[in-house]
Amino acid sequence: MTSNHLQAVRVNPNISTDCVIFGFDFEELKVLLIRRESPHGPLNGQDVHNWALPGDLILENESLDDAANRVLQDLTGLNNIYLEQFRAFGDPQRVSRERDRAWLASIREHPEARVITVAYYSLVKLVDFEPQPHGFAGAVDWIPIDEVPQLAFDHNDILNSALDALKQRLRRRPIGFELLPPKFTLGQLQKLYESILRVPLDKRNFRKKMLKKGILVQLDEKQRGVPHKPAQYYRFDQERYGAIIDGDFDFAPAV
Amino acid sequence: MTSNHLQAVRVNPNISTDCVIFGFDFEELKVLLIRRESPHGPLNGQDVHNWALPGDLILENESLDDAANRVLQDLTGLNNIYLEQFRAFGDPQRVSRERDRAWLASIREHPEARVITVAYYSLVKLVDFEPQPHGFAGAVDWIPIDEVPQLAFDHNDILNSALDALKQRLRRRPIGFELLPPKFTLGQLQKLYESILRVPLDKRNFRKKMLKKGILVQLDEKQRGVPHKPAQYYRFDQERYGAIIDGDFDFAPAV
DNA sequence: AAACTTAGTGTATATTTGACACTTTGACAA
DNA sequence: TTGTCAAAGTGTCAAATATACACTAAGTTT
Repeated sequence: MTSNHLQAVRVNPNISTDCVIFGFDFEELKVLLIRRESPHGPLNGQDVHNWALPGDLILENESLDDAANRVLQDLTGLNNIYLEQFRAFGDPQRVSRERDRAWLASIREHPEARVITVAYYSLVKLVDFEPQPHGFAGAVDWIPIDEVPQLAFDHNDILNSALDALKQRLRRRPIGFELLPPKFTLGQLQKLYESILRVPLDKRNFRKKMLKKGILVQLDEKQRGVPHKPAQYYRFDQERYGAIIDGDFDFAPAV
Repeated sequence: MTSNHLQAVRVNPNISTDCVIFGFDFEELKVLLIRRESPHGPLNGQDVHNWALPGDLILENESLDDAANRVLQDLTGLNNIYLEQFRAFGDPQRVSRERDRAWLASIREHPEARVITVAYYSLVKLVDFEPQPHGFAGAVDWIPIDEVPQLAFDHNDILNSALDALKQRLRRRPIGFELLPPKFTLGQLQKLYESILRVPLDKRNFRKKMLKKGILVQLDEKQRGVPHKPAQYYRFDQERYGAIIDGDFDFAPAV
């Protein structure tokens, strides 16, 4: 009973992390989901209910941040992503609904253990990541947030909470340049804001506001091959961005 | 090894909650700390290092929110406080510094266990609460935030993080009327804002802004016995407050 | 009665917000 | 080659908000 510290690589049966990875392809906002699968193949029956956020138990010797990154990589292949913790979920019943039990029984040493989870979110440029299923993830896919099915455990709650957190962040900080491609148009940037905040924004006001921040640099390049007037490309100005990031960016949407 | 679900009241050795309770007495901002003590009396030696946030392990069958409330009550007697979760702390070494070990050894069944903590904060009208030490709390005290000593574990980090969270919240929402006495003056309210945001505010602009929100109601009563012009008392208008709370309150300080 | 302390009040200027419509550019189809 | 389509790009005005700023009022104390 006192063997808690014996092994270096040992899972903690009571603590997990879950990752809500938002992806944006300049069309719509999507979220990265996995289809869970037991070691013996797909779960029988209602496959439709077997989508989940990528997440798993933490190891005894790793930090929560490290755990989130490791789990994400182990299940989807994505790595080197900045993950931001936003909340812990700890309802005592959160992993004991009937439909989740079979799966836990097939992969966990202590399937009946109480598990709290620490949730993280991130926003990535979707095009960069071709997720590959690993581990108990039978499939990995980008799902438009409007088409997310019922998920495992309390993962729908976690997803909604993550959306709120992302909105909050977008209002206070410019989306980190790490999260956008090296060049992008103002129209694309506006679409990103619109799909996260879920409000239409006025084009002229949006541009005025963004350009005044002084964190965008106009490039010498324009879009090519688009069937309409090609847009100017911009990039983030890393230095100015750094100067602004701790202040209040305060993007209040001008509808 | 599979006895995880046997007992109804059983602590989970890996998960704790910590509470950062801010109190305001219209003079300055304080935080509620306990002095930890082993069952055999005060810890020997450096009492000065034995202040901590109230916190303890959760029970297997209680939610995180319930745990935070229970722990707070068990250690300080405070109950019925709205606690807001703001972050989990999970550094693998966070409870294994030398100076923390003796104490853990004296109170925990598994003193060497990895512990992550889920942290909560709240702001209360200090005058309402006469905290009483219970359990392993040898003393409970309101300490001005500028005079907080080195605390146990990573509690200084947690406190700083809570201060940030409180600031953030104050900028977006009016401080809940639950947290203020039934009547207060605008000067007192301004002091509250100033001590949380840590900036001086312009009196006229502050009043203009607050009154325009329409959530304050002027009472028929004035201060009495103060050695200067007595101030008007106000109260919160609960209905209007409810209407505003989900929107953006957006208090940007007018310095 | 004088001194002290905080309450309470208004205006002018600068900045920000938000509403709003037409022209430009290139690709593609007829 | 010409026309059509789709998104890019651009400016102004009015309203609301933010900010700076200084004196009088009302009680208590000495």
